Amino acid sequence: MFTFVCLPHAFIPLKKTILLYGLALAALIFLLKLVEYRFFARDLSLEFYLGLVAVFFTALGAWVGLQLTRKKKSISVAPAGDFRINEEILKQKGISKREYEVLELMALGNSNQEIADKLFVSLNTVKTHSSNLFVKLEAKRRTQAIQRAKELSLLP
Amino acid sequence: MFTFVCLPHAFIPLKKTILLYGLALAALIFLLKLVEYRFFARDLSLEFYLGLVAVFFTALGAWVGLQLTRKKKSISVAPAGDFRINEEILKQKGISKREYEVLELMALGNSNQEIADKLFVSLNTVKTHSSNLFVKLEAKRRTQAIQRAKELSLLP
DNA sequence: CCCAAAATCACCCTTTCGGGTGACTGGCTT
DNA sequence: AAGCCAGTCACCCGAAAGGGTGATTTTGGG
Repeated sequence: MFTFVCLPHAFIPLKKTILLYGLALAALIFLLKLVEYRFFARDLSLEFYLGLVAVFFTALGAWVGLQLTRKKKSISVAPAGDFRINEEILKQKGISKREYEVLELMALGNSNQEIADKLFVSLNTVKTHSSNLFVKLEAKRRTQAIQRAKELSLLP
Repeated sequence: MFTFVCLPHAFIPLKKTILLYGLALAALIFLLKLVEYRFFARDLSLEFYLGLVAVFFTALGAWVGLQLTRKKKSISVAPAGDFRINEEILKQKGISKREYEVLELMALGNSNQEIADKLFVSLNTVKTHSSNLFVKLEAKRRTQAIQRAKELSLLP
């Protein structure tokens, strides 16, 4: 009886995302069922349902989209001009995906707290990542890490 | 009779996006009406509709999300191949020689103390210069000041 | 299934940054 | 001479950054 929405697994490495998506869907269906039993006789039904679903899934889709670009951005080539990040050195230095994301935001002038907010993690986590970065980039300060990263073509 | 979806205008500077969104919605409703007249009697109706709408709007939402993030990316300014400092902006911002020297050393990853040593002045002096720089560059942190300076072609 | 790496978070402590204020000097202008 | 400004320095205080340690959860690969 339940509608099942199948997502392309290739685009979503996170089981968490799938799980959340599923839960959200279930919650929605449940809510709709509730509404259905109370107002089904009325005439606003179909359009009302559709509107609800539309709004909800648009928001959900936007969220998923944002999550995906967030992942992608760190891996893919930066759009600015002809810059291409040196993935060799990235691996050689042992810099992880998450650490690189922190590095990027750092170079844009974000504070640790701002980075934490943008990556949806705690301040302590960002501190840990940045500390690891400083070791891997042989830097003492964030400004030095940024400079070093640019020398190594890790940043534009 | 039509459900109206209201989007937060602050997040969408593009009228084109809104228009496309509206068109898509209209098209969907139209399509549903078509389907409705042909299969309404059958029992798969409601769940089927909801599934359709869900998939469609998830995709649409993801698309909108992607469009929005793409706008952000294109703002970044790529510095030219050979670098030449933009003295116009330097004067326009009212940045003095000494302040610029501090800015340069700052961008190389020096701490305030290191800058003080290299310029043969006291730590407090460097602090004063950097504070003035932050005001003139509209930055809150040194990393932001550096980024800003690069955008303005004050630094390579 | 298990393990290692990655990611997450917490706590404590020190150093560095940054804001605000005030003051003094030397050079240049009016 | 008076005024202005860049440059210099000091002090205080709060916020941010950074170091070190330990712990838990996710995730990916064998």
